[in-house]
Amino acid sequence: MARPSVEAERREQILSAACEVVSELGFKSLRVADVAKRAGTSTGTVHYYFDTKTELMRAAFEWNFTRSLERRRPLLDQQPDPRDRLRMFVDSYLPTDDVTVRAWRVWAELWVEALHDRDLQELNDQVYGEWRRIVAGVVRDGQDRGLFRDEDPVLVANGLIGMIDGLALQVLLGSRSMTVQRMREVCERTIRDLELTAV
Amino acid sequence: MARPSVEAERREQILSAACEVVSELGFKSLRVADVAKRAGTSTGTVHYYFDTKTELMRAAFEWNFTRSLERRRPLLDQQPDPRDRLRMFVDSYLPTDDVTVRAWRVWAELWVEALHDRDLQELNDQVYGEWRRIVAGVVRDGQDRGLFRDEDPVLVANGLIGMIDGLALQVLLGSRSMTVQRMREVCERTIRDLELTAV
Amino acid sequence: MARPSVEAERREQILSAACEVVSELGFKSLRVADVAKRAGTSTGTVHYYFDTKTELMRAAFEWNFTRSLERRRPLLDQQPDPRDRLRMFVDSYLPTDDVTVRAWRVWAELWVEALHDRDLQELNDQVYGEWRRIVAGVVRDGQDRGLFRDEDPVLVANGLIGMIDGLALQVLLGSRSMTVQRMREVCERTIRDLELTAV
Amino acid sequence: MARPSVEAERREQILSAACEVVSELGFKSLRVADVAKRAGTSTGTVHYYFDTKTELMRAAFEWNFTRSLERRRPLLDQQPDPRDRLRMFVDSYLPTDDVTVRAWRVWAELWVEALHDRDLQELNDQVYGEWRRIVAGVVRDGQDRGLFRDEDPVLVANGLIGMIDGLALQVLLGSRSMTVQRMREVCERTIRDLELTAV
DNA sequence: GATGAATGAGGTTTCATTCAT
DNA sequence: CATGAATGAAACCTCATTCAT
Repeated sequence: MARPSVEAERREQILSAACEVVSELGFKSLRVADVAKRAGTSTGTVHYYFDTKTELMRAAFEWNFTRSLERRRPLLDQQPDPRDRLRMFVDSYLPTDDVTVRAWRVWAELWVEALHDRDLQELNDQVYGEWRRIVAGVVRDGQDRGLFRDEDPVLVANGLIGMIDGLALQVLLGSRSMTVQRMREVCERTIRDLELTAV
Repeated sequence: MARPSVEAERREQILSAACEVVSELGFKSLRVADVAKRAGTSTGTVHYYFDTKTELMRAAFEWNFTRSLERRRPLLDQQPDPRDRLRMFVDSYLPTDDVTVRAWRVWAELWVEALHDRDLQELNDQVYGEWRRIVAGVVRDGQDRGLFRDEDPVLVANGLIGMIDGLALQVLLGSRSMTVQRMREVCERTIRDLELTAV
Repeated sequence: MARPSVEAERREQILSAACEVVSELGFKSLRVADVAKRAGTSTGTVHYYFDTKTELMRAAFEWNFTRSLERRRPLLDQQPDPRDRLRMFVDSYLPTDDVTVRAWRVWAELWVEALHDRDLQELNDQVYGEWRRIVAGVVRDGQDRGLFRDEDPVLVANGLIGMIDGLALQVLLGSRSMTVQRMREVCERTIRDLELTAV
Repeated sequence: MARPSVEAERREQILSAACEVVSELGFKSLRVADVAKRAGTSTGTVHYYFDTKTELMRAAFEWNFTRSLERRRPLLDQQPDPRDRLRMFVDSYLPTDDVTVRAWRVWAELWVEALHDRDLQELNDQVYGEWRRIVAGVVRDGQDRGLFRDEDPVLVANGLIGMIDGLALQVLLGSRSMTVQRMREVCERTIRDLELTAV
């Protein structure tokens, strides 16, 4: 008899394990056996849920993104002031805690894998669309309330998101010059730049 | 008779081939045999110059960076006005031509490989130090001449470089929303923001 | 309540499916899951009826033979003239219709599997004994009635059966030179050779 | 530096090993590792010469046929009398010695594999064409010299070859009723049938 | 009786690396 | 200096079989 909940749970177990392993070893070095061990099962079981390693990785990337967004959604809803909302959003992407670092590392692996994989490019594009829409929305909201400078919200969103990606990468790479603290400052400077200082 | 230049030439040939292959297939899929074929030699010869695949890749990454910088140095020296110099520099990183795209792709591969490799992190940090120094220098120069707003040049440089990296990545990924043209606009907006508009 | 007929039916279903799959994919490529799907059940059920794949195949081979013989028995009984009976018998082995082709293909798979399996050799030998007896019987009957030349009926039967096997194989292999039509001619020539032409 | 003879030798070594293993274990059970061990090398080396297992087997089947024909060619040339030539040819196919038995077993594996492989069907057809031509040629020669009955040589050849295949198969299967001795008798009867008994 | 999720042993194939020439 | 044949350690994936439900 089918126990759907069991199957769904097992699937998540494997995807979570896959993300952990990717984050630790990288896509290149990841072996299906590593994921299996981490998930507490066998390679056979992993292949029972995901036909190929490629399919497993695609699902893991998707799962990583979905979880990232789920974690942020409630945060955004709680901030009525667009300035707080923007800061909260940017702040949540600073690679401080383990969960965020792991998500970033998985994301970085996706980027490079996507350079040679049309399907992953599609996934990346969807996700960035979502993010751009969120950030641009916040900016527009702030402008409507007279809190942000009047600039093209899409350009601002693109610039901000790009900056976050690039800086996070350097932080992840353990750069001595680009620490989380520095990253926070750079982002803060950019946001402040956007704000209209009340006279 | 052994001519040292022959060895040096052959080395470059192999490194160039390695970068081409990395750019096309990615680090993960690159085989020593691919590099050998591209360089017009045999795997044996590749291993004659580079003991291991890891060593080969490290050298290739270094070579990729050196060439990148060499290509830009003369450009920078030709622009006396810091505003032009900054624009020129940023412009040269737009992934328009094949050479620049290839360099970016190799660079992206380095990032992700470095996530799990201390030595490559070191290399990355050196290179970013160099870039930060260049950009911050231009900013400082502009400020000294009263052309740029008075902000911490290091913060500005970090923000700009981060943004370029993040945007370039999206362009390389063939994002429908982030094209080279859009990237240029976002960068231009940021630079203009830095400039003091003469009264 | 358990109805024995249900079990028997299910068994036949599985055996029939096994023969179909063997005929299509070959013993080598046959998977228990294929048989299950074809029979409209699960691998679990297949294993409920047959402990191992080997056992399943043995049963399938046996079933294939039994059905072959059952299909022919009534035909033989209807022909009083030994000449007609022989022709009818040979004719029924020409791989024309789908059922006969399928039976032949399963048979061919058995041959090769039996090369490395004593038990299957035993099965093959029983079956050939049966056939030899039938053919030799017809020949003897024909000789008794003065219709066939006086030759050792066993030698004749062996020759004829061997020829049918070898030719059928070539037809099954889609040989351009050995078609069903050609096979029929060769067999006819051999049978005619056996007949005493009335003066 | 390339040593062509070494490569060719190694190739033959592997093909010979492959045929031995196929003959012993069957295509289905053959593992590349078995062939490697038999050839005294590693699986890596086998794959250096043959990209895939399929390719290896195709080459082995071809090699098996070529060798079979080479072994017979000189025998045929030595017999001026068509009757002797036909007997010699048929005799050489009796599965008596190890070499002949091995060749037959490999051949049988080809048949069944070819049932599901268009390329192997092609190979089978070529080979049978060759044999049919040889046998039909001998028959025609015998008829021209007034030694054989006047029947369609192609029909005769097809019948004879089919019979040899079918009988050999039974002998290979260790049939208690069809031994090499019986097979010889059946063939002899058929040949004698073809001869015109001098008055 | 029937199911199908889970297992893990085993096979093919890849590929960095070595070394005799 | 250069080659490329040979190696063998891994890795992915398959699939017969089991067993809890």
